[in-house]
Amino acid sequence: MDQHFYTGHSVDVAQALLGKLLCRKLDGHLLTGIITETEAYQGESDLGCHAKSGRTNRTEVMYGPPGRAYVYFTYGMHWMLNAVTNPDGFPGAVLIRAVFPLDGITQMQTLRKRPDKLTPHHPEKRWTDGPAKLCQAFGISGRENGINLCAEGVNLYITDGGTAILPDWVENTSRIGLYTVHEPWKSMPWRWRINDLGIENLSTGITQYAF
DNA sequence: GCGACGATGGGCT
DNA sequence: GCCCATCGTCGCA
Repeated sequence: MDQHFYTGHSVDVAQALLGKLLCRKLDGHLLTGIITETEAYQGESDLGCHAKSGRTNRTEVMYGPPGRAYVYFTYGMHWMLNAVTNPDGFPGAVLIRAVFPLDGITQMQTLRKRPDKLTPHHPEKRWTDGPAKLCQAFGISGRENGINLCAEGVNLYITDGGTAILPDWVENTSRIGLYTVHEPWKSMPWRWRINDLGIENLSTGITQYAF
């Protein structure tokens, strides 16, 4: 997607990202997954957003141009991937919370910290169904913070993979994990995810539309 | 300096 | 459902 795609309000970009294809070039392999869950974080007034603390070393990327990757570290061990939104100078981002794995699944298995624990117990779609899981599976860490998702030749980017998402498949809820955030931000319905019916349809691979 | 805590995940009860 | 690993960041001395 081009930079214009990311220039809007996080709430709009978060919904637009559902069904898009997260792509990663790693060691000569192409890893891809359909984005199935997102959350919007918008501005300094949003007390769930890291930008509530203003411009700091950590939040700097969120204040920069849209279409950059904001990758941060949390819980002492996990990385999270966001796409920066809004015009240059206004902070906001969309957290990529889950993808449906498509290509490079064996590489994803290797990249997960405990690949031995993944098979045959867990179906592949469970390997990338959390924000920290997908960063592991796609080899994303602090090195990717700030990279331009829209630039030519980058090894991390998002495309329109041609996957159609029906309105019936989209669930809208409040954001996850904001335990100590005050209202109304704690309950702001800024999370979107593709439900089980939608995932089932993605699994059949017949949701592709013609360009 | 220091303490609290986190946009989580995995294991166990 | 509960517990906790593990450390960067922030707020408040």
